[in-house]
Amino acid sequence: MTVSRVLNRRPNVDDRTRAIVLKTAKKLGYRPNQIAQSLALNRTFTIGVVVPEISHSFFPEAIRGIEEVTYKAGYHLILTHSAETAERERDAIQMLESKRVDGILLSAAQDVQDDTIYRQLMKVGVPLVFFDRCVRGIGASCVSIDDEESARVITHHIIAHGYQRIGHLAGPLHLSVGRERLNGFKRALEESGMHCDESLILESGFQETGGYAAMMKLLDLPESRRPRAVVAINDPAAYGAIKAVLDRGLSVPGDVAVVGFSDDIRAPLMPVPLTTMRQPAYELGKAAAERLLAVVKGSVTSAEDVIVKTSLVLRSSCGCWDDGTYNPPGSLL
Amino acid sequence: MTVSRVLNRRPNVDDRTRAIVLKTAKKLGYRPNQIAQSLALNRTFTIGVVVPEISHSFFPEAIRGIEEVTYKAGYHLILTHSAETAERERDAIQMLESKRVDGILLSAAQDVQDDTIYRQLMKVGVPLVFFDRCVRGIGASCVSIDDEESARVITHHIIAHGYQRIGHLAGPLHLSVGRERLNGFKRALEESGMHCDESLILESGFQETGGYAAMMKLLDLPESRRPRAVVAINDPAAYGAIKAVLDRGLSVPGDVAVVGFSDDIRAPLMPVPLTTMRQPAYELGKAAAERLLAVVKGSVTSAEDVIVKTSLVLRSSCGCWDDGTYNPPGSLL
DNA sequence: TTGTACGCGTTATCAA
DNA sequence: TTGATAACGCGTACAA
Repeated sequence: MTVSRVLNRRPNVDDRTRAIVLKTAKKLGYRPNQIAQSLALNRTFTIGVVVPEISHSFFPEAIRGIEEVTYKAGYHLILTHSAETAERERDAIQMLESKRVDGILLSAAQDVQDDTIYRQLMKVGVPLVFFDRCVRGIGASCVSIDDEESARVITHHIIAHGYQRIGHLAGPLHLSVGRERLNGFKRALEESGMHCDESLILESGFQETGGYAAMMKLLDLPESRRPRAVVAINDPAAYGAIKAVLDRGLSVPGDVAVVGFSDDIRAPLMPVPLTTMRQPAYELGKAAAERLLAVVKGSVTSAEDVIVKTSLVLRSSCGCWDDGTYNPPGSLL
Repeated sequence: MTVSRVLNRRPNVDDRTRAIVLKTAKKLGYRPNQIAQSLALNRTFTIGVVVPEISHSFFPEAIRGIEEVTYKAGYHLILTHSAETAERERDAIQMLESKRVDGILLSAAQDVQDDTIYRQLMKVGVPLVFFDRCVRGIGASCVSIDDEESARVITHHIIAHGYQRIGHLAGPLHLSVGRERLNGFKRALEESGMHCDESLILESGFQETGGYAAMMKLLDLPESRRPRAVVAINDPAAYGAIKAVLDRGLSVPGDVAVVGFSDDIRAPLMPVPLTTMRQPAYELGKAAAERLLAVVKGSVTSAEDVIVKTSLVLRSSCGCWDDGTYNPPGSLL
């Protein structure tokens, strides 16, 4: 017991005994057993993180932000990877629960269809904060960009340049990110009094291959109905789209302008540098971790959305270098 | 106790009691407490991973490989990030030890100077396997590419194209990766009967900024002594070098040829696509994880190096498209 | 200031 | 097949 007091720097220990304990501990190579601590304290000082795809460039950045915050607060990270499948995500969540993590940061997998697993977590009382890919309405906080507003801004940018027939490579519509960006896209069209041609909206998913396939379909349309510009759900999808356009022997932005979402590391290096909405992954990770730690510590109880600001990064894929200062009316960003 | 037997699928339980237990467990929303399990079993089914820099593209890929193997084996990952500093690496190792992970996979931070911390780990008996950035001679297995041989191969490739005055942007020489690639570089020169000009060998570190600074110094040399080709320690350093050359108004490979090491995601997208030795990060991660699990399970006791094969990826930065089939005498790769 | 008894949730061991 | 008891290593509460 006295040993415990010394190691936890409690005040009421005689300096002499303290010295003896420390010396013997060092001599024996003593290492506190955090497993036993956790069992006694019912806390693990560990945060579980679930990402859909760790090799996505956005997520490593976000994880770094998370790590930065949790490290300083004395917490550790258990990292899991759902490989975009609901099944592995479930596995991960259950393991994290078994390991009694103090909280979970989660970005939903692409093919997640129902939210019962999240609801269970909330019911059991495991602090849960979503980041980037959120599931709303279950009482968990969500840290992300303002997807609808951001999509609205970049679409307005495209519109302002005079493009007609604008298409959208949408994300999975059962995820908020997919729905909200679609909403922002549509709202921009409406606000500009433009017709929204539903045949130019295709679900592409988050990957390059999906973007390629969806863009190919759009290019199969007769030229009069083919989109003159495309807003992609994210950068990888935009890469696929660019590739599709080039593979058809067409040019970006000459024949089809393409814009993305993320500003991932490859965006400026594309054959046609990509115009995109920059999502500050690192800051988003930090904000998510801070939010979760607040919930863990009990200083925050209500669910609340934290919005991280995006910014429009202009490159050549939209063909609008000239109007870089344009902002849609009443932009929040 | 009977409950424990049921949940662990032990055979000697009456089917009737088993059913009752399972039903009640579900009704109560029972979740096994792995913390208590770990305390009792003295195993955590958790592997600690220490990487120097998670946003490096090589490491997320490697982590994915690690995750793939450990996930299937029922192990979890605690991920830590040393931010290339010895201090944070030490912290990470100690925390992992406190958390009683079953083993540690580690890639050494750039500024690690001594290996006492690793030796301690070995002495205490924590299974330890290095990957990519190894520390040898302390009895831990090491999974990496054959750095010396790989550097030799790519240098021979450069030499075969007829370049004279070849420089090297070296990694930290207190890390095996730095020393070995330098050795391979020198050996290729020797084997070709070329003089090794020490003034063309500069330590650049692993980052783009270091590569840029080192290359700038080389470009400050009078043109007659300036290197005609440069072998960089890795791709980011090569990116910096390319940028430096272009910033000086010179061309790659026209004035200076540049080759890298990694084949990271940006390599084909550079203003001058980068010739590089491909390091299969995913496979390397898998191999490292497999090796560690073997050590954990006790089926392997001796330290042994596992070599993952590299391959030469030819792009335009070396100016040698034509001789893609060239291989130095006696190449292992 | 120091030490004792107990509990955290699980498994191993041995007895019923 | 089932159950009782001890043990894992620590912290809390309280007594000495």
